[in-house]
Amino acid sequence: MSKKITPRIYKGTRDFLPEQMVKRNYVISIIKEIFERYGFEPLETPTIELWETLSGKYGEEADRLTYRFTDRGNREVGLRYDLTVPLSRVVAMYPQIPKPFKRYQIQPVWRADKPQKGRFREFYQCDVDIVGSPSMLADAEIIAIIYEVLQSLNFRQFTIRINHRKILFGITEVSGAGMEKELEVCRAIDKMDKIGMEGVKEELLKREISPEAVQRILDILSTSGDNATRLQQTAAHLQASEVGQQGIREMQELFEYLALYQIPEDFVQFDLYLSRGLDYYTGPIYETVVREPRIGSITGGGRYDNLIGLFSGQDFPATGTTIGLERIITVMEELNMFPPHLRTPVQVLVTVFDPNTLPYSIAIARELRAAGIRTDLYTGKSKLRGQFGLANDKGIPLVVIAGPDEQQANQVNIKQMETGEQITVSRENMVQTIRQLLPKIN
RNA sequence: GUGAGUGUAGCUCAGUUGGUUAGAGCACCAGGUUGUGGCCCUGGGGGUCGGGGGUUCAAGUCCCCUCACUCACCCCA
Repeated sequence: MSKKITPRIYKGTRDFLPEQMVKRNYVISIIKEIFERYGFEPLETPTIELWETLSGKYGEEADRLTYRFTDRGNREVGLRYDLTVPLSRVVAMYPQIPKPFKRYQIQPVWRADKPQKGRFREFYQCDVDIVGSPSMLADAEIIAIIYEVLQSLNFRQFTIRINHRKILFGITEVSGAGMEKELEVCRAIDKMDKIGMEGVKEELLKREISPEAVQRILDILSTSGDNATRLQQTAAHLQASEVGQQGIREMQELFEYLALYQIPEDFVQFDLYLSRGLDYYTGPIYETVVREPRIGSITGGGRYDNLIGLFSGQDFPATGTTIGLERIITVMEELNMFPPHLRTPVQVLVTVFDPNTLPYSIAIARELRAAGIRTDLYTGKSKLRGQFGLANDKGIPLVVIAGPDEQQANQVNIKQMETGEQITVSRENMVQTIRQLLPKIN
């Protein structure tokens, strides 16, 4: 043997051991089922994209965080930073795809970020997008799906914050801050929940926006009441902005749809302080936050009507969201939201008593597998004691003992690991008995 | 990219003003138990004290450098 190297893993990446994979798969299966139930179709795209596909789509900050290198033929390539840009490329490359195109995509993305709590360099995103519909109905579908996914995962305390890029644009416009300052204005007011109204004021002044404009912005931001009321208050301030008014009309339409979807208002909030960093958003933007634990947003998205045009020469209206799998899992772990016993897919361990009874054990395992029961046949060297230990460590709920006595009588002994109860049944009744036991355990 | 903190067994950590052979719990392995896991008892394996240099009769402990990790900022899922 050569000298061993210390096993290490690249910063910000993780191995998912079986027990974690079982939990991840549980979450993914629920998300996927809902995506399909809402009429979305699956898509996957390559890990590596040409650099020209990725660059300049997200904004300066994101460009810096995109993994970039050259291949052996000196071609400039990169790892995908999100799933939205690859989708846009696909839509432009395959014009025959019928529109509106509703696709979902669950794949890892890479960001050359410094990792911290709930933040990784390689992580999964679950995206749903609708391409080819300019209607607020499409945005409503997206928000409805966010609501349904989180409800199904047993989230009960969350807020889907909704704002509109055109309204933010309008605020900058009527404030007199100067349109070149728009991004800075957004960035400052985005910090509201962190630094408060006074902090936002300071931020704005620091960015060389005139005190009069700052005051006007702060006036517009201070709204109160339910979503419709606050939307009206905002509308009153934006009379002078054509774009701002358009944003208001779209938001009103969106909230009308959300009412028809019967999404309770406690979960959806018109929030002027939401801005979102990516450059490509053009219409409604949304993200979901949870109060506990403090982890940032667990979903994020919005409308991007001009992005696909960068690839196709023809604009396609599009909207969609990312559901942040990693953060959802982090929250579910911290709040203990996973069902108990979610440890292994294996339902039954068939023990092997000794070489003489091995054929009997194999026959039993084959029979269980044929019946669709997830069955592990012990392949190690340990005696019964060790085999029970294995079932215990893995959390396998049932153990089938097929020793000489059982073989003699053409029976098996079934042990429920949690209670320790054991019963002997004939081979004909084995599958049926196990089928009855399993639901009680899981 | 900016700032702060932490590095001792696989994991969580203890280790006195610097003082002999560096400990505990959990985990792991074996036995107690040749047809039964968890609980219990006994035993065992496992450490370049992150790495390098310095001070000292003596360094896990003090100093310097370096690396790694963690947290926060920025930004984001």
